[in-house]
Amino acid sequence: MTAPAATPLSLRIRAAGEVPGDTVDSAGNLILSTQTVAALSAIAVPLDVKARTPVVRQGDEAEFVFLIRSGVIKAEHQLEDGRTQIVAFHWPGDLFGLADHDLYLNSADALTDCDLIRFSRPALKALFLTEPGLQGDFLVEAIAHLRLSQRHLLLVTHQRVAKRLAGFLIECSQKPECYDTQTGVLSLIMDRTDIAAYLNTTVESVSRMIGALEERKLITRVDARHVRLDLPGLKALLTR
Amino acid sequence: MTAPAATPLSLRIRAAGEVPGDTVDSAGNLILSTQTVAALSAIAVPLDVKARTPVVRQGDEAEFVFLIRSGVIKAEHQLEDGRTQIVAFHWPGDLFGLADHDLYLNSADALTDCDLIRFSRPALKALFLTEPGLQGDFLVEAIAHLRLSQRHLLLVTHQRVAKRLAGFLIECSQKPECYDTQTGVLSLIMDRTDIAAYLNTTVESVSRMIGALEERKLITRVDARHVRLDLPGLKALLTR
DNA sequence: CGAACGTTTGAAAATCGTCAATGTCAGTGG
DNA sequence: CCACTGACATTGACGATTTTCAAACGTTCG
Repeated sequence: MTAPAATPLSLRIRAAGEVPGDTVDSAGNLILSTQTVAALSAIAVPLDVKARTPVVRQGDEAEFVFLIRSGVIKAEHQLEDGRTQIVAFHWPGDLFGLADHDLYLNSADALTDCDLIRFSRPALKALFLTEPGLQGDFLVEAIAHLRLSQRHLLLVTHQRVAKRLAGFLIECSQKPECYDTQTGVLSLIMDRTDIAAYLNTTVESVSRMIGALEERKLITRVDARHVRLDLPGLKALLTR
Repeated sequence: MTAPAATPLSLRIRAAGEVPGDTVDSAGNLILSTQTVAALSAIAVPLDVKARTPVVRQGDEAEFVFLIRSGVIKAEHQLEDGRTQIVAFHWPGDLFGLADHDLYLNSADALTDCDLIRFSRPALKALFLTEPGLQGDFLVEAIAHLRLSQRHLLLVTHQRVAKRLAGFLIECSQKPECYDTQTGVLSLIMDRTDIAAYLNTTVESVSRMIGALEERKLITRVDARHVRLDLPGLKALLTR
């Protein structure tokens, strides 16, 4: 679960979604020049957080940007009306810490033990002046996030909870961290409440829908946190 | 059919949302250096489109990025299952033309007559090499769009259509292009179908909800496309 | 063991989508 | 000038999915 880190700091910035050829490696990570990595490393501070602990609070002064080396982070936004919407799950290689007016826009909590790296925003800004190439990398990242965000929107706007859930399971199955391609078993890192908050529904509906999908033989429950997926079946459900 | 262009090209790039002081002017537009504007102008091509005409099609090769000088654009995404979700309305100063794998991710249609400027993507990329500052401006823009996108998500995930509609009206009231602060009258430039597609509901529900809001005296219909808003009341509804 | 938490299940109410019909308005052509 | 047409908007009735409220069930952990 922890990064091997052959070099003192291996910075894997995942370009969520896909980008044209020459900016990412085979694993979908940005290719950073040696000097860029060196410059970034100089201002990088490793930070380990345990599962179920907050990393940043919505509304706090945004001092840092975070990069995930291992673990999963949930980003949630509290509305004025008391609702809490999960805006994204962040995976290894993701950057997080979106800010507006120098305040964090969302709260971020560790779902699992996490191995993070944090960069001071001012220091990053300064780096941009001396390392122009770095800006481009962050631009690619920002646009990738934009696509991800849109994908989440499209997921959440499916009218039937069944479709939203199917889409969510498919999404998770694309994360090597929690899907075993061999057995077809998906490990759910988050609890029902989090799934509900991400899919914009209720715990009860999530629970019922899991049951419904199981009856339709699209998934098989191993236990509450482990399900075997019929990916083709789920994808068919989604496009129907 | 051609741009009026008082100056050869006045490039207003709106930093959607808000950004810290020194990168935007009082109107919320990015401050571009003279040489940046000159460089951009060199590759800028004015383009005028009439209301209700397509600008780009989802899936087409993404050759350009567009900047809106005047008019309103709707960006919509066709799902495999036939659903069409409006992903954003773009206003003057906005950039649009999000791409993935060099293909447009969404279709864009002009809602009103539009005065656009288009930049060739390869030319832009080339510019980034010679004008490092420009990349930063686009980074700011991308992040601003990210915030906007999240706001749309939060809007759409309100459970009650009433709340979504209220949020939408408030959002529109922040566009000087369609809200008259003096009279409090909002001009809806999009039809009910588009509003429904943006709010993830149906034409009928939108229509009914407008009626419901009117009964609750939160809005007054002048005609189908013009409503007087009780902004405080609408905001109260949203946070309840 | 018991408490706390997460998950599941049940039953009832409510919102919303669907289908269908009607209404309104602008533009067209006789 | 008026009927006609088509696009858009509204209204009604119905059914269905989903939320809500409650309670039971299982696990984990002190």
